[in-house]
Amino acid sequence: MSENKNETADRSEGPASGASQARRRAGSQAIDEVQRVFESLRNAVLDQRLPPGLQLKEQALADAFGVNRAVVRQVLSRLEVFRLVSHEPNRGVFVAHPSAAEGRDLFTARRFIEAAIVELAVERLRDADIERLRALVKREQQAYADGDLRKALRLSIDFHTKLADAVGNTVLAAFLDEIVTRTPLVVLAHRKASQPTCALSDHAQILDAIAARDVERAKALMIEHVGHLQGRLALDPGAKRSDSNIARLLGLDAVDNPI
Amino acid sequence: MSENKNETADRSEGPASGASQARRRAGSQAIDEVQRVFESLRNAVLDQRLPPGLQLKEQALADAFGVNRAVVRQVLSRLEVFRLVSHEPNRGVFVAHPSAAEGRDLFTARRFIEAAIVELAVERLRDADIERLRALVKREQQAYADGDLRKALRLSIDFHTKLADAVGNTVLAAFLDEIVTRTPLVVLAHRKASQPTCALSDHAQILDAIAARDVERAKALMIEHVGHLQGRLALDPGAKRSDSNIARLLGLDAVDNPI
DNA sequence: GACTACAATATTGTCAACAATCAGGTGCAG
DNA sequence: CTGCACCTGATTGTTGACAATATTGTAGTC
Repeated sequence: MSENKNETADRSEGPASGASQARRRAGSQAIDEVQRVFESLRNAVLDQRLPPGLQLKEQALADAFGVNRAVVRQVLSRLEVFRLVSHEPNRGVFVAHPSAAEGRDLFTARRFIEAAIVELAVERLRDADIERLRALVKREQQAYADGDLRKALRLSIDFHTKLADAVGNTVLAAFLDEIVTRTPLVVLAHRKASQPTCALSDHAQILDAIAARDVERAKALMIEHVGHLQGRLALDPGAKRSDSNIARLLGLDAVDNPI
Repeated sequence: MSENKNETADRSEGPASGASQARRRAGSQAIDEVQRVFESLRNAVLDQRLPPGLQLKEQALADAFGVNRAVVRQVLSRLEVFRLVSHEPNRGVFVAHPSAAEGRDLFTARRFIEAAIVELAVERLRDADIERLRALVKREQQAYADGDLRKALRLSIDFHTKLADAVGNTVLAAFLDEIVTRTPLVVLAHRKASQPTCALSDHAQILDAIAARDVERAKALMIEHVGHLQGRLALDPGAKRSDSNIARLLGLDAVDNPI
């Protein structure tokens, strides 16, 4: 049911890897192409490789992924539904540049959603589920220890989505997935300084509380954890104006060319 | 180059109260066509005019709405993202037939989301907002009194979405909107008997509790209200199997032709 | 020198024809 | 009568060409 599985090994966007047009004679060749391209772009967002404001040109994407422009068009349409890009008629689609207000809404919603998930987790998770999540947290901490920040960030994200999956409510899992996917764009647009996006691993503690079936503590820890994340961003109402051009370009060349 | 500040985004557009497409931008004729057709179909779902399982053929829709097949295709793609239709490759798209499990997930999620919205409503709503909502409830009760069930149902739905809008969190509002839009399909697929879908108007009481800034009572009432709604459906785990064809067809001819 | 009008280019949006695939029916053989 | 191969009509999927639009560059004028 859930169309997004972050299980897929991060093959990134391998531009020409699509050149291997493995014609599966099973019908609908391009229909899973849409899936593939969508996942690639979603992964790029999650890894913070797509700077807000960047224009995504149809032909360039089509060439890069070795697909038709129609496929790209469909992917962009889906990305727009998830607010990952914004579409300006007759001008093109641009990587979304979420406002501070949108960032605040996102985090506020996230607190509620994560609290709900934790609440269900306490009453539903089996020991096997918890063990699996513990292993995930361990890998995350190892990645931090190894200094592999990108991998650690990704595993940190995976913890939240996997926890949601484990709870078994597809709707809440999908909502959290959407929030989590949109968050990196908020981070890029409103990071306070050169803060690491996710440092301390509160995840282990949260898991402990869930294992101990301590609802209130688990919820409190999770809400605090989300608060930590938000605290590294500048989302205050009167804060710095969203800038229009220069700041965005400054942010742009700080990241290597994504495509 | 290219200043694009996308602050205001339009996503699921609110309840779509009619065809108020006053702004007529020169370009992009068909792009708001997509919007229009999407809203029409979404309204059809909200009014329970689309029986789960019905096939939506591209050419038929194109003819019915007087648009290109490409437009229809884009609309169907968006509907699929919202789980309002299900797409079977090389076969077509069909009005979604949510399983009982999906229905349960939907209602469980809804309880959390509505509770969150109520919680924010208590601390954020101004008197003017509450007055506006009271007027809405009044119209709803009047519709019931007039025996206009369809209108009453629609106003009842509007109460929830408008309350979410008033709270001002775009993310939570969008989530509730998605839930509310998917619910009618669950109702059609799993209605217990010939139950009216929404009878008693707890809405007034909920509003009173919000106006009195009584968070706990407001939340409790809202959760109870959602529980009432769910109670009219047969979503129990071991309940009647989701059937595959016959029940779907039975549900089909019970409703007049949707297009 | 700055501003406007205009041409050139690049990009998006639209459309219809073509190909691939599936559902249903027909006829033949057993 | 039943089962299987095949044919036929209908529907979806794909592609490329064409039109509409915005952006950039250039020249001309005040």
